[in-house]
Amino acid sequence: MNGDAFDPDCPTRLILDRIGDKWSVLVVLSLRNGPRRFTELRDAIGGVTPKVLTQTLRAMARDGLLTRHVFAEVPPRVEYELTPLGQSLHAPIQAVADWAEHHVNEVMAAREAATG
Amino acid sequence: MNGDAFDPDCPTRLILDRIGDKWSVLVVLSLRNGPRRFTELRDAIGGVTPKVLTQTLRAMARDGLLTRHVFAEVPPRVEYELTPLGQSLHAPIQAVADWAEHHVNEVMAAREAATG
DNA sequence: TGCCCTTGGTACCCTCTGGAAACCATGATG
DNA sequence: CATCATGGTTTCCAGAGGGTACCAAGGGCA
Repeated sequence: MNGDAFDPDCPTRLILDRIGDKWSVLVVLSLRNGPRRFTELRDAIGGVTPKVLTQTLRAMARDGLLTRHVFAEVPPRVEYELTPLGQSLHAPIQAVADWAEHHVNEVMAAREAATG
Repeated sequence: MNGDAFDPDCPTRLILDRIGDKWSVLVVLSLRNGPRRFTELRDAIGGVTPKVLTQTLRAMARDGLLTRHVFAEVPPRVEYELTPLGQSLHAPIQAVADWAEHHVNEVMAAREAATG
């Protein structure tokens, strides 16, 4: 029994809060095939604002999930890339994303049945 | 290529937003072994307030992930139970929770290294 | 006949984050 | 000298998250 995650003071909960964030999930999926620049990420992840994307990337870098590499060029270039730790997170996250894709119809049907 | 999840108007994103919520994750894990009452859930999931738990359970019921069964008793009794759809979500969520447990040390180390 | 107990929530309030839009520094380029 | 592109930052605002107090409906008990 791994009830650890239910203790609000347990580190596992902190991690769950972080990686449970929808933007973090989408960043991991966006970077699964290699490094990307800030603007590429912003364009790839529809609906994210630069402020929130910056916050998300900074937090993920702080947690060792990705690296931030700044090139001394003009115009500036910054590349984000998953660390091995971040890459190891891809499989579980992909499993959740796959679930969402496969069951979206059922969920939407239930939602509409409840609403209407 | 399953880039669907990156379109903000894609239903998959809506689902991802819902099940990505940390309380939903913990509710699924709490109910994986059978039905539970409101108070049991509130006590099992440390730190959740009744308001937020109610919101979460109502939304999950609306999405067909769990059922809400009210017994006409006094004091009132309400049982929440995962539907088959909700149970199918357990495996992917458990994978993420397992990842968190296995890598919490690495993340905490990275976080402290960045802070200090 | 009151009084308290339990459960499953609501109501109220307040903070704090998520998001929208505007702005900025740099230097190459026309 | 104006323009353009990048990778953000700043400001402001609404709405969600969260804390605390309270409520309704009986049953048991004194």
